[in-house]
Amino acid sequence: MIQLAYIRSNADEVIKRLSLRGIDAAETVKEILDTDKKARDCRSEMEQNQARGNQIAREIGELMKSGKREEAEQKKSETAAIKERLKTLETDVETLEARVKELIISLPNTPHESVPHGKSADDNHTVLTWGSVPALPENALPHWELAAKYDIIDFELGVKIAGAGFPVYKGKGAILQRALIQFFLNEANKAGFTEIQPPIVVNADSGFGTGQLPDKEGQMYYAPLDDLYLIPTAEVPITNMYRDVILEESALPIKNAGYTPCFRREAGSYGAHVRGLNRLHQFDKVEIVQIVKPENSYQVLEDMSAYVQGLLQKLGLHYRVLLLCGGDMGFASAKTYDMEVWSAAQNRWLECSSVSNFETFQTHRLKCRYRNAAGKTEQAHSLNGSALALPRIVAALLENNQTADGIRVPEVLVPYTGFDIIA
RNA sequence: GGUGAGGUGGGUGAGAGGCUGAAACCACCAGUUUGCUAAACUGACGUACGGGGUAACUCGUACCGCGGGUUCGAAUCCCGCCCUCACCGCCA
Repeated sequence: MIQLAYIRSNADEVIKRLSLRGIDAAETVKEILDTDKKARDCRSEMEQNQARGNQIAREIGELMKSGKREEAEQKKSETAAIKERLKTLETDVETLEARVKELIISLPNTPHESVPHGKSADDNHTVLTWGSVPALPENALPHWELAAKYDIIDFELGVKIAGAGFPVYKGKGAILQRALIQFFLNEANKAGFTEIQPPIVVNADSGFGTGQLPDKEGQMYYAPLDDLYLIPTAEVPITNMYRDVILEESALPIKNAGYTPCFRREAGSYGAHVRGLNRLHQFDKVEIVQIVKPENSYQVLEDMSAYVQGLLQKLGLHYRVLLLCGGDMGFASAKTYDMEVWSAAQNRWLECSSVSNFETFQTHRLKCRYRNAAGKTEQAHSLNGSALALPRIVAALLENNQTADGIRVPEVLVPYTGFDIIA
């Protein structure tokens, strides 16, 4: 969330930045400032009354000790009015401050100045394109047909067991999944990320910390009996490891990577492009997370983007990098790059990674700070990125690498799969 | 699921209505001493919000798991909830 103190002294800047998302926040910001002013006045009066009450209580204590019971009794009556007044003030402060918080929480993160203005995916900037469109044999098939042809992914079986969007991977299909996970984790290790195996359910506090709650309430699977949410991404449990902590400066940057299955209800999404692996309720993903010093976060964003691109290059996949416009960015992000792989049989780009700098948006919610050289606590910056999400990578691999003899496995994966062709 | 114990500052742990934002010890930081290191000694050392000051700092308030209650006054008493640990049961 945006810091209240920041809004107070940079209201116009906040409005200007949010306009990059196509949002007019002028009214909300005005209400925040007005309500905050009232809340502070109220709190000030409340605290003065509390101070007075504390003082009288202390005096009574002294009187009691020196045996002046009568004077003490007299003092007691003085507190009645204060207590009465306090009751009202406390309720007012609570109401006003809750309103301020509610309003602030409703605001998405302010985009970085380099984020292009825009409303939708059409306004995203293509930063670069790598590789070229692969030449496919005649009668090339989309991945869902390849999956059936080689009996490596069974979508219907998944429907029977759980429902649409829960595919069953079989044989070499399952091995390919495992190989990719292992490959991604090993690469992350080599790049200095510490591997984490987090819980794949989280409590509501964690959901709030990374911004899924209350913004995306309906998008997570929820187990009411235990009040737990199935994670939509490893970002949630991993980033929440740093909730309510004050880190030592020497601990930064923190670099974590973790594999988890991810669960998404995808409520409300629909459309033609959801066949096969394009959109699932359960999928596998290796996520990378960093907690860094503020002055480094934009360099780290570039580094993480380069790292993810390195993976795609090793897999030999034709991809492009998009700089998302304000309107297409996630709620919590200040700047996001999306990586899209080319799906040769579908003739379209598929998003397979999203790398974001959240600046202090998450760390404020998380109360994740670090102690700087001067011994002052300072808000850390958090970033994360998919490195990578499997389904669309698999879709692209199957489609782009199909040959008359079968599906060619990228060289870097062969040590992990133990086979070089799916036939 | 049952029974019992317990949640206090970075850690261990005292406190059992006012003298406690909190003893003591450890860790961390600064300084003194010392060929270096270590040891010893001295000092500083929680967080958040609000007010004042360029600032070092200072004043006020809140916080001893969370939420209520009793009281002039609560870490301390009462009620509810959550969590942790131990043992038993069940079990991958």
